[in-house]
Amino acid sequence: MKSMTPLEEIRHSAAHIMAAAIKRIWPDTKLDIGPPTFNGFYYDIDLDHNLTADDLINIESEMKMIIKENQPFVRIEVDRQEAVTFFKKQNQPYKLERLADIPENEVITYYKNGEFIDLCAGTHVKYTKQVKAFKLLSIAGAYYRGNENNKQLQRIYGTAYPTKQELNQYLELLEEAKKRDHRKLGKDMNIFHIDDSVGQGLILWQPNGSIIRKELQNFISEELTKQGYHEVFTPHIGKLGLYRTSGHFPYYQESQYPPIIEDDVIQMMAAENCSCAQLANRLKEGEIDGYLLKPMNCPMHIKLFDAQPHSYRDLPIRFAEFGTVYRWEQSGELNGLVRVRGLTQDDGHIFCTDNQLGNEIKASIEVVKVVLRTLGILDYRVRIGLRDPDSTKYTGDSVLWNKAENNLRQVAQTLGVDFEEEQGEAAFYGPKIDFVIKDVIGRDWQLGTVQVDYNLPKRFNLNYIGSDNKPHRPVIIHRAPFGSMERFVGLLIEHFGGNFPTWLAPEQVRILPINDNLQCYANNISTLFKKW
RNA sequence: GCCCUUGUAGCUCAGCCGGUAGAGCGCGUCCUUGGUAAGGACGAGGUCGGCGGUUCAAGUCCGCUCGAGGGCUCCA
Repeated sequence: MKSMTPLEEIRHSAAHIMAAAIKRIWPDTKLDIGPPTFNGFYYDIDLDHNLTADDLINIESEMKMIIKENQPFVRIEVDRQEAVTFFKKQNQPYKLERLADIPENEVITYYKNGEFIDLCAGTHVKYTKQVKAFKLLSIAGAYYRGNENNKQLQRIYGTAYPTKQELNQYLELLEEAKKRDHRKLGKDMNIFHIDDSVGQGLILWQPNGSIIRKELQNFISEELTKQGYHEVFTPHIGKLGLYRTSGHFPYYQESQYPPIIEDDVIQMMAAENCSCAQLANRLKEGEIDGYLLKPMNCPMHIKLFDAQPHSYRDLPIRFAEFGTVYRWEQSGELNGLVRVRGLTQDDGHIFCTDNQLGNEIKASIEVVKVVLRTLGILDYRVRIGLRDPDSTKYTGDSVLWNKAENNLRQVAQTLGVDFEEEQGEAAFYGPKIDFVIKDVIGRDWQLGTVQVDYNLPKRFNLNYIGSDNKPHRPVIIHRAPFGSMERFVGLLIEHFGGNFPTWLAPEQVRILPINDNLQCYANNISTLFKKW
């Protein structure tokens, strides 16, 4: 059993006290789990009564009672069968399921404070009075075991600190963070606008935001020219067939805007009294065609590559584009600039040979590091996203996947950066290295990314002619140092708290005439600055 | 999409137990002023997110709906 840090113990104990308080108020509450978190704690409960903010006040005062009672936390080892009987009698189905998860050879323990007994591995503070400073913060829905097919439980978030002073400091920090929120600053500084009548998650860039974005684009374009990229432009829509080949349609249909269907086809289907279900089916089967707002740029770049035959002497070929893509994100997930439905990637695709792969990955990662260093973003983590072996959402065979994953790992090891590997974080066509940073309230966001892809070259049957005069399959690297312009600018606003370095600042100079007689002179100076 | 919260002038907000809207900042005009969030006078600006219901009467109560915030799920 691994024990908790003193702070975790306080928070976890606070969670137990909260559960005990809730049981006092609603005795038939069914409990799930209540762990400490990075910023506090939560407890998931199943309760017929829908909790409201007012309930939190009541729960808090009951918690204060329990703390005042200064109950000891007592660890009790218990026989498995005994525990089963107990939780059955208590009508705690979630505890029974959690109990069943505990391996046979492990000791089962209760923790008891006052009348409240919880299945728990510990650890806790000694007495409830040691929880000196806590606050309940919010109520949220949370699916049991994080699976959306399961029942949604009610989760209460709270936080706790060793002292009142530290708690207040944290609460003030939250207030301060709100002031740096890119949605607030973005509005105050006229950086962007989201308009209901245009659509959720669709960004309108104000002139000030456009300056920032353009400066960033110029900056990265210079870097890419140095590295031998060719800039290209491709359209916003493409035929469904293209995305059938890539695998986007119909397999990722739920995260795309629906297809655009030609008017002739709509008329024809209407004449046949065709139902929506039939329409969907005929689209899926490819009996009728249409267009898709592009969810990714890669198929277009692949077609550019494939427009001519290539010799191994031509490789690597590097295409770059500020390509705008559209994705149907769930409405509850949209968030200012950082999670949107239309985003512009500083996208690029490198077509290279297996031998060139290592150097190209390295160079791609270097660009990401240059970007972060230039902007003073030093607090980031590096994540290697691997496929989830249990999931079916990935394309291609595991031999190619293993090859790609090994390649990425090897390069990462030569970079001198700390990285962690996470399963299930890969793209559907290949593994990736992501650069992840936090926003003002501590949420992780992926920015720059470098992805290795053996699968799309196969799906699109790409070839180059090798020195042996035979066709060979190239590898594709997908990479985006900023990730998306929207998200990057959003996090940049928070990173700088709105105080942009001069080269990015929308307003670099302001001329203040001290009286109206100097208006004309001020105008002249202003014109001079603009020319400059 | 689901849970909780929330929606009054450009912004921040007030508006009691239902009786047909208010402040500060901002904006406009004029006056004043050698200045760094200046002062004064006057003024414009709101079908209280939308639709429906209850009521003699709805910003206020109820239902539905749309948007936003915090989570959960998702994020090729």
